[in-house]
Amino acid sequence: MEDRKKATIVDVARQAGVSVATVSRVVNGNYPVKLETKERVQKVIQALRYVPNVQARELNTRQSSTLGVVVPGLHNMFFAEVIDGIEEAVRQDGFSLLLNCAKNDPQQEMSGIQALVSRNVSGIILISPNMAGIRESFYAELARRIPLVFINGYHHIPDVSYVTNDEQRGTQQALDYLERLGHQRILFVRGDHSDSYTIKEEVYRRDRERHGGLDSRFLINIGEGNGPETADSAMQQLLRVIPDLDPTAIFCCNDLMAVGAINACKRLGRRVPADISVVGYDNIALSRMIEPKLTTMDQNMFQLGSNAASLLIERIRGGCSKRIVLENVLVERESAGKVRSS
Amino acid sequence: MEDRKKATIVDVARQAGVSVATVSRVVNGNYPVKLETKERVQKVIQALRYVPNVQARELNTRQSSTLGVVVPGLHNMFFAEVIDGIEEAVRQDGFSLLLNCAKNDPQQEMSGIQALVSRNVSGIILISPNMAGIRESFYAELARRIPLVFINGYHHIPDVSYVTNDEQRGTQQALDYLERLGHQRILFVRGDHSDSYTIKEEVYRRDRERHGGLDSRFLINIGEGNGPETADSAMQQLLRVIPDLDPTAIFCCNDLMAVGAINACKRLGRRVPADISVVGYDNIALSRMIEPKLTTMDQNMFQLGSNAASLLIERIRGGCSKRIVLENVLVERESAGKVRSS
DNA sequence: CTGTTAGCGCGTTCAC
DNA sequence: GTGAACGCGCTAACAG
Repeated sequence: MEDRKKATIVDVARQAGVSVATVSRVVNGNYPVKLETKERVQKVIQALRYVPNVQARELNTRQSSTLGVVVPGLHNMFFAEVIDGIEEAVRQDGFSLLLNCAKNDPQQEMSGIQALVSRNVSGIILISPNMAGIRESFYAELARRIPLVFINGYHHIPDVSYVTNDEQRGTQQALDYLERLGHQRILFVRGDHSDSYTIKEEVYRRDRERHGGLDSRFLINIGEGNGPETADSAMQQLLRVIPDLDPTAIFCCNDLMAVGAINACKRLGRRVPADISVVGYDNIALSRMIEPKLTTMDQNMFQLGSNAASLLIERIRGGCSKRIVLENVLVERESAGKVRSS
Repeated sequence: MEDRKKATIVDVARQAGVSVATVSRVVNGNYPVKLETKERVQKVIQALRYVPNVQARELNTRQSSTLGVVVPGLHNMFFAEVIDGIEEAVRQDGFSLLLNCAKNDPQQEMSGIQALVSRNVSGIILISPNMAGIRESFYAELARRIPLVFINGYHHIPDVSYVTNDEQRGTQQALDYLERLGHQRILFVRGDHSDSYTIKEEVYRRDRERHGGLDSRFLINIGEGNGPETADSAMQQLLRVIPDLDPTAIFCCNDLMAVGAINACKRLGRRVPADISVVGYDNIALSRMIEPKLTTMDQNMFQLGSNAASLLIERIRGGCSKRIVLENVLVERESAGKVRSS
C-alpha cells in the first residue's frame, strides 16, 4: 500500500466507483444514500485512511471550526486553568484551539491576533488583555469582523462579549477581611501590564482614603506579574520594603506575588500569619501547595474559561454580545490572621 | 464603510484596478511589481483591511503553517515551559500552534490527533505520550503520513524524531547524590500514565538491587501525576507510608510530587532536610518558590521545547528523523542533606 | 512587469 | 439516489 500522500475525496470516489458527491454525502450523512453504496464507500474510506480536509471544506462553507485563544503566557497556572475550562466547553462542539502567547508585548499580541484571523478562526478569546492607547481602536475594528470575548478585560468595546470577575468587590472583600482582623498597615502589591492590577489599586486607594489616608509608599509594583520569576521579584522588592514600612498585612494582586510575599516574610524572620498576614488573588493550585496554605480570593478560573467559551459560541451562532460577571469568594486558609498585638 | 464581510483578493484587485495575480504578488513579494502599482495595491489593502486567507493559500500550495501540540494537560508547569520553548522557536518561521490536551485519556489523545490531522497541520509534537498496546501501531501509521516528534517518549517508532532527557542517567545521578549523602532508605514516588515513571523506576530497582536488595513497599504510586491535585495526593499517600517505612530520603518522579512529599514531612513533624531529604525532577518554577527550596534534576524544559520545534521543522522541510538526548543536571538547593545520625 | 487561467479538496445546487 | 459542474480564495504557470 504505497499511499505516501493523503487520499482525497476523488481517490475515494474513483476507487469506489461513485462520484465525489456521493462520497461527500456518506461522509457528512446529510443526504440519503443507498445502503449498499454507502457501505462500499465506507470500506474504501477505511482502506485509504481517508480523512476529510477540513481546510478545503471550510473554505467553501465559509465556516471554521477553530477558535483562537490569546494569553499573556503560560507561566501563571491561572491561564492553564482557564484554558482547561475553554477546552472542555468547546470540545463537544468540535472546535480546536489555536493558542497564542503574547508575552505581555502589545506588538506580539496584535501580530498574534493577525495570525489567528488569517487562519480564519471563527472567534477569539483574549485573556487578560493589556490594552492602551491606539490598541483600543484595533480591537474595536476587530470586533466588527469577528466574534470576540474578553476574559478580565476592562475597556468597553462595542460588540465584544465579556467574562469578568467582580474584582472590585473581591478586592474590597479581601481588604474588609483584613481590616476585620485588625489590620491597618496593609501593603498593596501589584504588577505591570494588566488592567486587573489597576482596578484593584483603585479599590485599595479608595479604601485607604476612608481609613485615614493613603500612604503611597505602601503601593508596590513588582514589574512582570505572570512570569516564571514573578514570585522571586516580589520577594526581592518586599525584602527591601517590609523592614521600613513594617506592615501587618500584605494584599497581593495574584497568588504568585503572594508566594513571594510569604517567602520574603520567612526570610526576614517574620512569621505568617502571626506577624504578618498575606492574602492573594486567584486561588491557583499553587496556593494549596505552599506552607502556610494561602488565604486568597477564588477566581474560579475553570468557570471563567467555560463561560467565555459559551459566550463565544453563542456569538458565532449569531447571538449578540453579552457580559457575564462572576463573583469571587474568599478562601480562608492559613496565611492571614488577627493583627499581632504590638 | 460597510464592510461586514472580510475582503478577498478579488475585492482588492477590482478596487485597485489590477488582476488578482498582481495583488498576490505584492502580498507575497515573490515577483517584481512596478513600484507605483504596488503602492496603489497596498493602499487598497489597508483601506479594505484585507488579510490573506491562509486556508485558501495553503489549500493549493499543499502546505500548512500550523503545527499540532499534544500535551497531557496544562496543570504541571512543566508543559507550560515546554510549550514556551516551542512557541519561541516556531514563531520566526511563521507557524501557529494548535493545542490539544489529552488529559491522560488515550482515547482523547487519539481523537485529538485526528482533529489535528484533519486540520492539516504540517507536523505534530507529542509531549510525554502515554503509549501502550494497540496505540503503537496507530503512531507508526501516523508517522508515515506526517512528521512527528515525541518529547520524552520511549517507544521506538520508525520515522519519528525524539527529544528526550537522559532520565536513566538523571535518575541514577539523583540516587547517587542521595547515597553519597548517606541515604539508604530511599522512597520512590511515581505516578500513572507515563513511560517516564517506568524508566525511572527501572533505574531505582536496579540501584536498590545493588545496594542490599529492593523492598517493594518503598515503591509508591500516587496515581495521576500531572493534575491540580497531584501534590495533594502525594502528600496523602506519604502521610500514611512514612511513619511505617521511616525513610531518610524521598525521590520523586516530578516536582509536583516532591512538593507533596515536603508537605507530608512537615505535617508529620519531620524537618526537611534535617530528618528527611527530598529530591524532585523537572525543576519547574515552583521548585524555587517553596520552602525549603527544592533540590531537583533540571530537565531544561525550554530546551526540550525548542529542540523539538527545530526537529519538527527540519523534518517538515524534508530532513530525516533524528534523536536528541539532553543531559539533566542536578540543582542542589535546600531540600536534601546528609542522612540524620540516627 | 502584468493579466488569464487552471486547479487545490471539498460541498452544493441542479439535472437525471 | 446519484452524477456533473460550479465556486470558495488563493497561487502558479503561461502568455503577453
